[in-house]
Amino acid sequence: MIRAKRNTRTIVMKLTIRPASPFDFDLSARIFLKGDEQIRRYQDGKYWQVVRLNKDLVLLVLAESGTVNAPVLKAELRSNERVFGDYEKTAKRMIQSLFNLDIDLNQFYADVERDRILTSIVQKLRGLRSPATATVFEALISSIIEQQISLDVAQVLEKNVRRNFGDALRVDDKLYYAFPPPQKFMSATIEQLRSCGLSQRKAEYIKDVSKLIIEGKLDLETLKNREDSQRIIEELCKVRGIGVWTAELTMIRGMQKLDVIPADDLGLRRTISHYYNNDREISSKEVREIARNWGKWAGLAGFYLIVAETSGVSLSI
DNA sequence: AGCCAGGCTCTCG
DNA sequence: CGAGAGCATGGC
Repeated sequence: MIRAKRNTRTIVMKLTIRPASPFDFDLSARIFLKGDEQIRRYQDGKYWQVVRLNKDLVLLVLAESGTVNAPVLKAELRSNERVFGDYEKTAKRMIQSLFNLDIDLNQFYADVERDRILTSIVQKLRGLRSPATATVFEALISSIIEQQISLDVAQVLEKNVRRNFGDALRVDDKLYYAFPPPQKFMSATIEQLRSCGLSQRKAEYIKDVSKLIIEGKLDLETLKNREDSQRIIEELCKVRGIGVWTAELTMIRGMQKLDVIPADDLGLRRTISHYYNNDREISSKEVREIARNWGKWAGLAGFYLIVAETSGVSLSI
């Protein structure tokens, strides 16, 4: 038996990022406290995940060294590759998009001021930024996996998918898994996908979507550059397996489209009924009514509300 | 045990 | 058309 090569020398590249204020890194990364060590996790002030930069897999490690009002992010790119390419620019862009660092939060807070409930919440979560996936594709596939099932189940299935199909990166004698590219899903068999726990249907959706992408019939990164969110939703919904909910989730998590609010989402509906309707159930239509007041910030507002509820923020207006 | 969980498609009537 | 079945698996 051949033992895998150990103690490969780790190459480290350091970067400093100065995000726009305000940015509360700890608050924003806290969602990943329970994340998988081999996938994406926040622990002891450090956030890490694998990213693909110029085709190479690199472990990205982030830590805060500033304050909410004068944020400074220290980033490390760790790899076992012999030579590092010119990653600085792409890495910075990647980090910006992973935490939506270019969003003008002060503008957001100002624009929702007339909503007393939301204003009370944003004051308590000042500097919170919503996380995003490294690629639109990852957001799309994750959203398809999450259709209908509970988040607990979805987490298990996503982990299976990554472990079975994602490329592994070994750094500092630890393994990390990247999200599998479309090619991997396209060439996988339905049985292999089903063995991750996916239903026959979802296995087909994922294979089909990946095939469309490889064939150039679906270009997610180009769609992302479009301005009109409603048009993007329409385009995505043409694909089998993608409904409005999946399109919206993909956009908010993978396209930085923070105007989009997944009003059909069960969890979000519960959250909004909690803060805006005394816990009495409301329809997705009513959610959209309420969200209209938040204008182009609807999705970000929804995110703030969910974080507020899960972290037990109560209103004090 | 059985039902529900951050939907979507396909099939009936 | 609209309503309803079926789907996968983990948790309660």
